[in-house]
Amino acid sequence: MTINQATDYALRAVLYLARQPQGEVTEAQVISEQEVIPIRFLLKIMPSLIKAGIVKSFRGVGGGYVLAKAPGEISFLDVVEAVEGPVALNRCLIDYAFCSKKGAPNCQIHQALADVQAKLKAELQGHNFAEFIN
Amino acid sequence: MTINQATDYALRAVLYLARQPQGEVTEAQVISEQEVIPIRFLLKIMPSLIKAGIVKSFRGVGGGYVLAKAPGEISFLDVVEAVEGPVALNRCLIDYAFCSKKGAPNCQIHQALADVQAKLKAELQGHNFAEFIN
DNA sequence: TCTAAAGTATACTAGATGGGTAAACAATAG
DNA sequence: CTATTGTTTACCCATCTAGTATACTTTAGA
Repeated sequence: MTINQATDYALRAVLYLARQPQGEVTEAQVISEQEVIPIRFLLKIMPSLIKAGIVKSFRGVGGGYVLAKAPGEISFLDVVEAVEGPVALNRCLIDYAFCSKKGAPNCQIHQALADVQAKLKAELQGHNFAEFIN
Repeated sequence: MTINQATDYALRAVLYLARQPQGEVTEAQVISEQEVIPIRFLLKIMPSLIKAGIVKSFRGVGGGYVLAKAPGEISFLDVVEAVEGPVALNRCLIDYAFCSKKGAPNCQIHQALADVQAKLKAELQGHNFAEFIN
């Protein structure tokens, strides 16, 4: 039921970038030190944020990362799903094949969990990174 | 971010018991067959529901399980926490010691996750097993 | 054009968790 | 007493977690 460590680090990395002057490129080393994230691990996580369109990167001397959108347009859900894939409270909610009852006609547990999951996603979507800036 | 298989089975087992005539003892074998749960695994999960006061058991000939409370008094949260322990979106929300920043003064990620977690728990508590009966 | 400084890709690993099985035990109805 | 039912403990293997290592690519600037 918990987000993993990589996601926790990703949220902190995005928040750190959101706090920098707009357009300023920050290198991995700095994020790593400020947010206390093992640099190798951080460097492995960043590409998933890039693929999701949350950050942009620049290579070579003077390279680093910048947000690809305004902080207000990046939700917690965006970051969580970028790192972990789709939020699913139960494997069945991704594919009935995972269910030992094969989603037997209207499994009511399934329906209730789908409801809770929708609320959870809405909550995660309700938090964006603008809310943390001054 | 997902509940585990044991919890899924537990929810189905409790639902099955909730649908039986009040006070009727159902043996593990029957729950296992009807809900398509490996019996050995089910037998291992049930004690956690007993410790949580959700079901009662009877040993020996004619033994089995019964709900220990009315279905309306058992929430999804009760079952989830009985099997998995406290719901926590992030390890830091259980203990700051897990945080690489040691919960550095008012980590805002922490605060936002705590908010989402509270909403999630409320949603899980909002579903009980009476809603599925007739 | 060379080089040092950045990020990228891929592979590896120790330990924990997940999902289950097995075996020996304890209680109880008849 | 015995067959039937749940309990406890131990074990197992595959996958995931969190992280490290190595080799590579890109690029600014001397």
